[in-house]
Amino acid sequence: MTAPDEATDQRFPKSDRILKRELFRRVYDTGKKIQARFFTAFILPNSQQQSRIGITATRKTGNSVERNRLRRRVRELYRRNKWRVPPGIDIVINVKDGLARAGYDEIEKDFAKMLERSR
RNA sequence: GGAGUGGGUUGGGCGGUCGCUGGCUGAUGGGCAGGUUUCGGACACCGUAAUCCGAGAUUCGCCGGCAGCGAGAGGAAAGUCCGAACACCACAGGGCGGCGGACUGGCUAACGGCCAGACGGGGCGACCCGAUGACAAGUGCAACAGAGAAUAGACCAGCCGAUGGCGCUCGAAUGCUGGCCGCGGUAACGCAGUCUCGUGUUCCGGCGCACAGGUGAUGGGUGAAACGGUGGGGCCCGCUAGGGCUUAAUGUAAGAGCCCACCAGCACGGGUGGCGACAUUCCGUGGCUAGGCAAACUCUCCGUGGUGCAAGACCAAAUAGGGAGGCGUCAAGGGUUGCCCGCCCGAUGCUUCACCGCUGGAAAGACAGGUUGCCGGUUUUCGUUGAAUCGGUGGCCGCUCCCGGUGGUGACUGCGCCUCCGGGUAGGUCGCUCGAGCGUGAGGAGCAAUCCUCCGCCUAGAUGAAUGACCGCCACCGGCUCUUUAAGAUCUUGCGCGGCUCGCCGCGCUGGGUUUUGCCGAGUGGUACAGAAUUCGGCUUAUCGACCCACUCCAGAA
RNA sequence: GCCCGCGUAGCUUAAUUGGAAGAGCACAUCCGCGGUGAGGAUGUUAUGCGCGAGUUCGAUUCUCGCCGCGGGCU
Repeated sequence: MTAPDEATDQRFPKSDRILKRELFRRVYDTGKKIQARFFTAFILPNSQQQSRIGITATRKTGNSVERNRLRRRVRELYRRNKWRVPPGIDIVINVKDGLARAGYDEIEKDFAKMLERSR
């Protein structure tokens, strides 16, 4: 595992995201399900060069302010850890309740562990 | 100083790093089914305005990536409770129905909103609250309590004693019995008279009882609610009935809204004030009637088509299906479909559920059950067996529909491939943000809401949905911990003074402990409610706090 | 974005022209038994009808505003 490089690409354009219901369905139905401490991940290899991510927070997680905050934290997490993610996979993350109270370092460790288990 | 009332403002700040969304500008030439333009071609030939096909150029667009610039959540963005704009659909006109609104005047595009007022209620007050038309059109409702509850009502106590009843009694009439006596008759008996006699009936009068009855402006008590209060009712003539006088004076057994006057309240009419709701310490008339509830039905007046930007407009893939053309292929069958439903199969359905097994399939259509074994209950019997019946559970038989396979029969029709066309789905573009806009700018009208004129400003447009993450410094708040210092309260060691009931009390100084308040510094924690989704105007609800203005009550000082 | 329905005892639910709430299960106590289950009897368990206002003499019921839960359309 290489060390975090400041020059690494940390951008997050729309092509890095899953935006269509059809794509979400495909990942849910045929992807591999991984339970982590703060979220549930679904992973499916795609035919593209880059990887893509989709984030979901259900009504049960809280009101809209709460849901938006969780979505932003997960997005930030992905943006800073893109160098860890192997190219050519689609990830969908469903947020769990504990995420709102967890510190950023904990979540980052959890995300890395999830990637380890996925291969 | 304390307690409150009403209104307004604000919704942490600065900096750094890495990001997101859309806009503008620039450069780049990566992509393009677009536009423009050049050349060539099309139908037998020529020409070409248009059309189609192919090749190239341009950088006019679009997409992707790059750089720079400036922008990016709220007072409630929320709830979706009202009102509109806008869009589509429907629609001759009128009525009924349904739904909604309901004091007055104003504001507004409109409103169930706002402002000013009226009336009612609450608060000592500043102020607050009110769906606030009509129970004098009809229908209905009022538990429990209470005598009585909506054309009211006699339970207890009080009062009355007309009328009926009961008791006593004066008198009269009369029946019977008795006494006395007369006449007729032998007698039985008949007829008649009389009575301080007894007894009964009827009538008249008197007295009493209060059983029925009367009395509600005699009191009690019940309830949310029980129909106002005070005073007066004379004089004269007449036997009575009645008549006369005074503004009016009646009547009864007793009485009574039976009559009159006044007070209060109500209603109506007029005057006055107000645009009006309404007010009125003004005037007149009526004379106790007309209790409450319409967020009960209802009536009156007014308003009202429906759906919502996921509205709607445009572009438009794949697949299936529709239409047109071309090519290929067949004259025997094929395709679609109806009927018989014949045969195969056959249920978990007919008959509660689950599981297993078996079985061509499935559980939407349709249909009907029968028989038998076992268990339990009931009836019959004194009891058992038996019988009948009901329920549960299993077996066997039977029945039913659809799909499938196969057979018969009828109707209609060609089939396969290619190209094009139209509708239309996914998807995309528009709608989409400059508007009933904002301003703690100025002036004017108005008590105000608000309006007018001028000036200035441009302030999110996302769509699995941007406006963020992390760090540093500061600000504010609350509690805790440590620390510097000051003041107060309290406990206590020691010393001094004073008192005296002689071992306690009071005062002062000094030291220590506990605690409260303020201040300096440090650490720690917290900084609400909450996220645009077509756009506005309101309402309602959530909200850690901070600041400002006006006013009220209480206490104190001058 | 829009539109419906429902909140009653610990649980599942009734009741209404407005007059103060029943039932089943559960729970507790008792009877019975050597013990347990089944059965029988008694008790609503300090409930006030999701919350707050209003109308009314009186509200679970009528009206308004909130809160929570469930469902539907596109």
